Amino acid sequence: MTRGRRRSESSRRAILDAARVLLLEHGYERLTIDAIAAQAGVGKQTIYRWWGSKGAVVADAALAGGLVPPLIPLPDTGDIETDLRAWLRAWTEHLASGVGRSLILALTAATAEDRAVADVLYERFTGPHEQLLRDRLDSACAAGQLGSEVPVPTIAGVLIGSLLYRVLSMQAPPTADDADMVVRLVLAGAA
Amino acid sequence: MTRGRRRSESSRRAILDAARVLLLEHGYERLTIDAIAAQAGVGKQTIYRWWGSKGAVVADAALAGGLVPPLIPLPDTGDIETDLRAWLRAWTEHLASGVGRSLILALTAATAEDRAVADVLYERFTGPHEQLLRDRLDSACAAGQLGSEVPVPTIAGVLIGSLLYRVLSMQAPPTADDADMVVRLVLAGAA
DNA sequence: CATTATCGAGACGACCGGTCTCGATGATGG
DNA sequence: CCATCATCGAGACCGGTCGTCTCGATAATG
Repeated sequence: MTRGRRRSESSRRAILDAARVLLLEHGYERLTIDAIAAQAGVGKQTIYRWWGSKGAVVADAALAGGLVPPLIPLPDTGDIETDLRAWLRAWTEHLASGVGRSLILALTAATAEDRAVADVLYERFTGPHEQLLRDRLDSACAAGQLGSEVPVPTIAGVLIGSLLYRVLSMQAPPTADDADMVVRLVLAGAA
Repeated sequence: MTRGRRRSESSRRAILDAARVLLLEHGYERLTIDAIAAQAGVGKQTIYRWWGSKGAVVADAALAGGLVPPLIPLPDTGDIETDLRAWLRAWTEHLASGVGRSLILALTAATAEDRAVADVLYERFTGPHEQLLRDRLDSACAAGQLGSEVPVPTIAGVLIGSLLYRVLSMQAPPTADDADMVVRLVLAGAA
């Protein structure tokens, strides 16, 4: 079918791995394409042949590159408060670590700087997490654990936003107690 | 007392004004020191003599440079719901405009990229707004309009976070209805 | 008037993003 | 087995930016 050499899978992985490592090591602004190419043992053209910009590489590295922003599970035990608490606690724990914090900061910088990158990240990262939350909230709604007059999107946005603010304010990282209080506040309002 | 020429106040203002204008015009990442110097009719050294980095100029421009992130007032009518609604509505209106959005995105990018800038911005921008919110919530607490079991810092963080997330998610900008729902949700939980 | 610090202007080196070229490598079709 | 062709690693190259440095001019002090 297609003539010529095929795309090297090992180079692809090396590039994404290198980008991820260097991103966490030095942050988004200090990350350079040359450094990625050198670390990956790859020519720069090999990067630009498959990705359009530095932001695109970073976005892909953060997502396809591995589990670094781990898929925080949102269990369904039947009790919405227990489940939300577990989810938010797992997130706070992740964000309290240096790695999780660095990654979110890098992704936020990329989002705020580049609209195209922002769209990719929302589509493949933020969006899915928000959807996960909405689905669980919907099922809780159907189970009668939530008043039906409170819009699910608002609740999801408030939960995610409270996390985001704690990270971006760069003050003390969020704690498990904070997470519990946010859940209690939100669920009390939505009951 | 001090010998030699004094610092030019007009140059200082010109620099901050130029930085603010160019920031809103092109965004943080496209903002260049050369452009600021040219627009202000100023030598680059005059910028670097008084500010240490691009981030420092931007932070100062956004804050001391004028009222661009306007001091959103938080009235005290005695009814906390009315006041919070007014405050959050004013913010959503500001963030729905191109100018407000651009500015918050620029400040967020600067925050996520540079720790020193983040500290300045928290101290002089985010912190005061959060404190404003906390003070009003405290007074509502004292007036018996809020249950005392939900901590005020959590409420303030949730309110600010929900705004921040709406802006950073880069989807539809927040609306007045969203603001009202957030206030209702939070106050119902804190009552 | 001599001294001193800032001024506007711009040259300069270092660095980075992105493009281009090069010879080598590997996969396909004949 | 061989010609073709896309990708490979490597690196030269360009345009632009940051931050430093130098220059003569200007303003404020003693």
